[in-house]
Parts: sequence; C-alpha cells; structure tokens
Amino acid sequence: MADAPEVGAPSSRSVQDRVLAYWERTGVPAEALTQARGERLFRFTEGPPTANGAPHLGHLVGRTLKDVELRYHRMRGERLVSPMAGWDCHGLPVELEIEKRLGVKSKKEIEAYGVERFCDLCRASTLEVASVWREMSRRLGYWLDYDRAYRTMDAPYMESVWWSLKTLFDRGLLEKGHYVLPYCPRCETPLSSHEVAQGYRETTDPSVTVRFPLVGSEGPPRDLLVWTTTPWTLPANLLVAARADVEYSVVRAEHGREAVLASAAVPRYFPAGTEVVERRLGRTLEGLTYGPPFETPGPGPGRFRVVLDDFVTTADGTGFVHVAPSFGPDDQRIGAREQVGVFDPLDSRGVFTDVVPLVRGKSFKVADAILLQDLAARDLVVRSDTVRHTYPHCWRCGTPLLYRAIDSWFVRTSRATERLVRHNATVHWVPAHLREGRFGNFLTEAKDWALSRNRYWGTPLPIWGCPQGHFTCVGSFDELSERLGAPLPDPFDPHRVTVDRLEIACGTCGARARREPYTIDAWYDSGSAPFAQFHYPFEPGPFDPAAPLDFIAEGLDQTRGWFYSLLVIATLLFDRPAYRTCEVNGMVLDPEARKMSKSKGNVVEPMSLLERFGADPVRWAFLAVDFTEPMRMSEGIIQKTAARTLGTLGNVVAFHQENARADRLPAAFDEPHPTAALDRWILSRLEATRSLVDAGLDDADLRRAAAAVRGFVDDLSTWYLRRSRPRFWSEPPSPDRTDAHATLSYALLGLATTLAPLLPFTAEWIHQEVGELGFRERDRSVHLGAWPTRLAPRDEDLERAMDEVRALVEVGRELRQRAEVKSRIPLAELVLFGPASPALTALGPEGEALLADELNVKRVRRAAASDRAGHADAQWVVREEGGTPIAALPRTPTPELQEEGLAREVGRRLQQTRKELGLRYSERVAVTVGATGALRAALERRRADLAHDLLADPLEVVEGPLAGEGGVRSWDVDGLTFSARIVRRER
RNA sequence: GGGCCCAUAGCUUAGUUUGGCUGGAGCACCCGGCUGAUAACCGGGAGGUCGUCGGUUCAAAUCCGACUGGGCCCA
Repeated sequence: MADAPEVGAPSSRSVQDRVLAYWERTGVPAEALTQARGERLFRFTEGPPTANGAPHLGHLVGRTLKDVELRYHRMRGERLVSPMAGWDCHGLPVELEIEKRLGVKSKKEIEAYGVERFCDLCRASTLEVASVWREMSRRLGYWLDYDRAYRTMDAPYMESVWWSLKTLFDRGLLEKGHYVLPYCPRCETPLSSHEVAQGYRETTDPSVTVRFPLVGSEGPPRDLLVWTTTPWTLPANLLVAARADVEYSVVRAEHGREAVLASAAVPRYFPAGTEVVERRLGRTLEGLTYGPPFETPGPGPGRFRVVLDDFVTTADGTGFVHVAPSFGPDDQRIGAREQVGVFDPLDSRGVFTDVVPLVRGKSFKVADAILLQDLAARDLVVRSDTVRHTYPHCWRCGTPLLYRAIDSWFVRTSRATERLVRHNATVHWVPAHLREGRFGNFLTEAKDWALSRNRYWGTPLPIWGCPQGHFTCVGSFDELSERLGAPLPDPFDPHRVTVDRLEIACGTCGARARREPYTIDAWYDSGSAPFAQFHYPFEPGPFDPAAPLDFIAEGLDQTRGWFYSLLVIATLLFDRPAYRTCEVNGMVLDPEARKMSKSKGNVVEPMSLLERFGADPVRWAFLAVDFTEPMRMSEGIIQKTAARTLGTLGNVVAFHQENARADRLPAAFDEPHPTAALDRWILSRLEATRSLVDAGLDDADLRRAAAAVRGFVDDLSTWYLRRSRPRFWSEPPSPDRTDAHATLSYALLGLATTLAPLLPFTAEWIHQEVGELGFRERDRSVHLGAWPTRLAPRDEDLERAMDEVRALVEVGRELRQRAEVKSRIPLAELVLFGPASPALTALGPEGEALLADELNVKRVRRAAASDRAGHADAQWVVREEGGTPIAALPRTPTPELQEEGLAREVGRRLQQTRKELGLRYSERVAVTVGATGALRAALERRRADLAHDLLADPLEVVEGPLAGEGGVRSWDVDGLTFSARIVRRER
C-alpha cells in the first residue's frame, strides 16, 4: 500500500522514543515543571537516593507512583514544590566505597592516607551514578529538575541542617550521653537503630552454659548456671540477674556439687529424676555472691552478686543472665542502678586491651574460642554448643556488630513520643495499616536517636566543647565566623577538614572550645530535605514551617528510615506532621516470588526493562498489581500485562487513523453532539472513566484508576468499535459516518487526557497522532493541558440499556450455538419475551437494531411471556430462566437466507483475496467467479450486491471451475467449491 | 519470642470497610464463531473445600478466635 498510514503501537519502543524526542526537542518537561495555572501549591519532596548506589526495580515502582500523582496534580493546575531531584551524599555507603577502592580496612589507615584526601574522594564519587539515575528517570518519563537537584553535601544545605540542630540544642533536645549502642568494630562507629534494622543475618554463634560458683554458702559447693551466646563478654561480667517471681531449683549435680537454675530450665539440663534439693523464688537469691569467670583488675564494691530484674526470662537459658554493663542496654541499665560502674576491655576496633592478658590483642570474635578453652580447662563449662540465629551486622560492611556503651550525641525523641504519635495519626498512609501497624508501633517504642557517628564524610556535628565542660552549638556560618572572631574561608566548605581546625570561643565562659569530633547520621540529613533544600531559614523560599508536605512515596524499607526521620524532625522543629499522604510500595520479587539478589543471579535491572519495552508497559505492569504488597515482576509479566490494554488501544488508534486519513477528515477537538445511541453511549462511558480516574488519583488509589481505564479501552474496542465499523465506510458518506468519526476521535483525545498521568507516552502519542492525523509534533503537549472536569454528558440510563443489549447478545449467541446455525447465515428473527425494560424502551429502535445486526437476524420481535407455546421446540431454540421464556431463535434459516449467507461467505473470501493482493479499499477490480449448480445460481441472483461490495466492475459468474493459472484461486465452503480471478483495473 | 501484612480458578485479580442475589473478570486451556483492527475480535465450556479448623448469625469469602503457609519488621 503505497500511501499506507504509518501507525505504530503505543507500547512499542520506537513510538516511545519518538515521544521522548519530541518532548526534549520542544522542552515540554521543563515547561511542565514551571507552569503554574493556579495558586495552590502541591508540596512534595523527592526522597534522595544514596548518591553512589545504583537504582533497582523498587525505585522504578516508587518513581512510577510518584510520577502519576505529580502529573495529576500538575494537570489540576497546582504548582509543584519542589520539583528538585535530590541526592543523599553523606555517610557510610560512600565512605565504604572509597575504602574499597583504596584497599583500606580501618580508620587508622584512612587517617594515614589523609582525611582530607579521603573526603575529596568521597565527594568526587558521589555523583558518579547520577547519569544512570537521570537516564532511568528520563526513560520512565519521571519529570524532576535534575539540573537543580538538592545535595546533602552542599554548604547551604548543611547550614540549614546546622540551624535545625541548634534549634534542637537550644530546646534541650540534643544531648551527649554514654549509652549502649550497636557498634561496628570495623567502621569504628555506633549505628542508629534504623541502620541496624537493615543488617540482620543468619549466623552461627557459640551457645555455652557456664558455672559461676557461689561464695560463702554452707554445705556442698553450689554453682549458678549462666547461659550466653557471647562468651567474649564474660571478662566484663559484673553481675548476674535473676527474676524475682520465677521459681529456681537447686539440683544435685556431678562431683558432689549442686547447681542452681530456673525450675523451668531443669529438664533442659538434667535427666528426669534428678534430685531437687531445694526450690525457692528468685527474690530469695538476691545478694548472693559468686566468683567471676575471669579475674579482672580492681573489683569494685558490690560486684559479682545476684540482682533482680524483670528482663530475665526462662524461655531459653537458665533463668540467670550474666550482666556486662558495657555490652548491653539492659546490662547498662542494671549496672547503673546497682552502681557497679562499667568495665570495657575492648578498644575502638573491638580488640581486647592489656586488661585481659589471656586474649590481649585479639578481636572479640576471635577471643570467643580462647576464652571458652580456658573456661573448659578450669572445668567451668557445663555445656558448649552452637546456635543459629539472626544477629545484626553492619548494613554496609557486613561485620557482626557488638553492643557497647559509648559516648554519643542523642536527639531526645523519647521526650516527644506523644507528639509523634499524634502527628502520625493525621497521615493518610497507603496502605492504611501502616499508621497503627508497623510504623505506629515503632513510634511508641521510639528510643532516643543516636545521632553522632565517629566517621569522616558527613555533616559535622556543629558542637564545640570547652575544658570547663560547656557545649556551644553553632547554628549558622555567620555565627561560626562570629565565635571564631575571623572571617571564614571563601568559599567555605563546612566539612570536617575545615571545621575540625577551627577553635571558637565558648558561648558560656569564653574559653577556647574544640569541636566534638563527630559527624551526624546521614538519615538526619535526608530527613531535613523539606526545608534544607531551600536553604531555610537563610533564604526566602516556598518552605512554610507550618505546612506539611502534601505527598511523598517511597518503598517500605523507608519505614524506619526516611519516613521516620522526616516525622521526628518535623515534630521536634515545627510540631506538625511531616507529610499528609505517604504512599508505600512493597518490594519487587522475581517470578518465583523470591527476593532479587546478586547471589541468586535473578536481579532485573530497571534500565534493561526500560530499554526493552519503553516506559509505559513497565508503568502499566506496576499499576495493574497491588503495589502495597510484594510484587512479582519479570519481562514476561510485563509483556502479558501490557499487551492487552496497550495493544488493544493501539489497534483502536490504528483503525481510526486508517479511516480518518482515507477520508481526510479533521479530528474533533470540540465535544461532538452525535445522535446515535452508540456514540452517546461511548461518550458517557468516557465521562464515567474520567471521573473514576479522577477519584482514584485523588485518593492515591492508582489501581482503581488503572482498572477504570482498562474497562473503558475494552468497551471502546470490543463494543463501540466492533458495532461501529461499517459506519466508517458507509457509501455515500452520511452524517452518521461523520458522527462516528467525530465521536471516536473525541473519545480517543479525551482518553489521552485522562490517561496522561498514568501512561504519559501513550497519552502523548494518541494526542499527537489523533489530533493532527499524524504525529506532527507541533501541537501543544497533552501534558501541558488541564485536567478535564467534564468531557461529555453522562447518561447512566443509556449505559444500563447498553449493558442489557450486550447481555441479550450473549443470550442470542448461546441460542445460535444450540441451533447450530453459524453467525454468517442470517436468521429471520430474534424473539424477546415480555415487555422491554424501561431502559431498553428509552433506547428505542436503536437497541433492537444493534441486537439484530450483531446477531445477524432480520428483525427483533416482542412476544408475550405467555406465548411460550407458540414457539415449539421443534422449530425454536428457547432460552428460559426460572421457567420463564426470555428469548428464542428459529432453528433453521429459510432457503433464501441460507443462500444469502452463502453469498456473504463467498464475498468474504473474495474480500480476503483483495486484501492479500495488496489492493486498497477504494481500488476497482474485475472479477470472474467460477461455480456450479445451486451455488452458481445463488451468485447469479446476488451479482449486483457482490459487485457493489467488492468494487467489482465487471463481475462475471461462469460455469465450472476456472482454469488453474493466472491468479486463479479456489475455495471449499461447506462442501461447495468455487474459484475466482481478481484483476486490478487500469485507471 | 513479639508486631504488622498477605492467602479467592494454573496465573493476575474483583468482591471483604457496611455479612444477604447461582463468588465476578482477564490471561492461558478446550470447543465453536467472526473477519475492511489480524501477534486482534465474539460466544460457549472446563477449572474455585474463597489457606485450615472452630465460633457468632436465619445467613459468612466478608465478623470473631485458633492454626498453617508466605512476606516484612523488631527482639
């Protein structure tokens, strides 16, 4: 076909590439980001990804969800604040990457290398992956401002963070303490609880039960049995805890000794029938003293005795818990209460110091075996085993963590629990259960936030301490300069390399103060993004301390991460929630529902999907499933999900374009006012769909919106278009043909607008293709248009009536099947029993015409429901429901109708041949048909109709099969044979 | 050990908030049809102990309890 219209499926890569090229050449995304039709702001902050990590499929889901909502609100005329992309630049992830590159393994080596050079490398490495993220967002159609992205390592950003820290400090919410924290001995820094949460792993640890001999008891020697999975903490043992209300037994053990343990634990350690010497409650054991497992220097008063505490359980172990106050939160609490001091034999790398000569210079994990051996040699080990359990590891470097008491700065979140809970109660969580569920629970248990890190690449804690023990928190660069009594270097880099050198005047006593040598948790950086990205309060900007963000969306893993730090910071600084709506997506799994991991080799890279399919099929796949739950995803799944709706939609557009172009008809941008019920119906369905998508997006229920679109595309293709096809080529062109064309193009354009937030590429393609009869790239982008508040009149009665017609079609088809009469053979009539429903009556004769046409019957006749007898089973197939007749069809066609059907079948085969010969629909041909007997007679009688349908002039019918040469083809239809030759006519 | 979530046909799912018509739909499968969209379209069929057990109720996929399996989080 020489002038065949160029039509592409919207799901194809090439079409999407073309849309992308159009956007970029005409600057559509930039215009969309800055365009402001209304006054209302839509507050949003992009959750900043770690600046040296590659994107994964979870990011693709999150960005799809964000993009849909952002587009919708933009089209509604709201101004997006802020459209900035963002980068989380600080912290361990970046430092570790550099350590790996340098091949260094400890802080000592970093310091030997030079902290300044090290930080320079960190800074340089942060945006190496930026281009991948940017390309992914570009391909996905996720429009953010990447040119003005906020970066947590930029001086203005950091100054805002300092401002916030000083605000907390002034309110007494930022304090130094000495508490037990999870600690990475390799990174030599404490971690926050949300970092710990990311690193649980299965490990095998020793599981040992050790005897602690009691001192000064009468009678046979007695031992407390103590169970631990961390033998390396035994040298730091200062107390043993029992529980007051638990019953303990003294049992006869080997070698004339007696053992004390919880009665519930006796069966785990002693065979049945072991003699119980005595039973007593835990509270009676208080104050007993014992010999420690290892001699350690300077035992202070009150050490090595039994104390009572409710944290002891008997679910496993012996009912006695060894207490090493420097190595556990409960231990520390008990140690403080009992005033026994602390004893920490480890250095900052987790290596034993000289105070324990036996394991001097050994790492704590290595020490386990040596210490155990020594205990065994002294016959103190009752049982030695191993246990498999989950144990926290450093989320970045994989080293097993230890819990230890350490100096650290804390944000006193525990003092704001009530406010955190209250603010969280106002958040629209998607899914809703997070509010009271996982996130809510976490809030009520909120512990103080261990903010400081003993590291290099991060926002320095802006606190200086003087020899008198006063602390001064600096809240701006000007303040720093003032306290310094000198101008700051220009440009000023507020990282450690600079500020570590600065000594300021103490704000309390004026003495020289040195900076506390910490950086802060990078999660605090990112949680400050809503204000720090605008350099609040130092520069004017759209940030409003009273206004929460309207919308954020990230993955479930942010529950303890960003969602938490945002809320804590907003609550402590501004006493308000951080966000109104928080949309949370589950994780993406492989097709077998397994986690994607490099070790399993089942990782799907986001870019590979975008490269293979383009954005919309991928977006559609995510919108079609429940994104709040774990979702399975693969190329195959995307193909299947996308093919249906996008493929069908592509077919509809292709059909429209073929006919519209053949007719050179202009597209209808204005609302048409067609008379045909079919047209009014699809317009009503269009409006219904628009309103459903509107409600779904307004409610952050994307799946509902996507389902509405799916339903409409189905109706458009499988009913409207199927029923309308002949209308598009009625000859001569009629007003009805014009109406059909106008309605279809308007419906497609309306759909494009409705679809724009969900499938931006497809929407643009339809908008351009249909609007201009060809992708002209000169029309205004659909994404710069307004969200429609009304597309067409809604007529729910008409929709109901059409549903009835379609239901009756199903009944009719079933009857044809039972009568074994193919659809191509016309039947005289369809009988419908009983009166028509009000809806159907309102539809008028058009409803019956649709029925008759679709079912290929000559007419529809109404019969009284009592007239069942008039339609005997010998002549009729009847559908009944509950004994009432519904509809009936004649069992056999009349000979005349039989003949009509036969002619129609011949015509169809010849049309097919025309098409195979590459003839255009308007091209005239000469046709010779060869047939015999009844078939020939039938064709002769219908020669005029056939000639008309086939644009054949002349059309000759001759006797017998044609000679099998020169383009002659033959067919066999229901046992009758015929042959034909079709020749293109010269013009 | 604790918390949250999920469980409907081989797959994706509607329905569960507010209990009530034979639990709908799409893909795949089987049979048939259609043919100026054609890697489409239409009809029919088969396929479901609504994870299991118990309770409430005239009535339970839906409400309650226990359990099983899976996921995530925490200890």
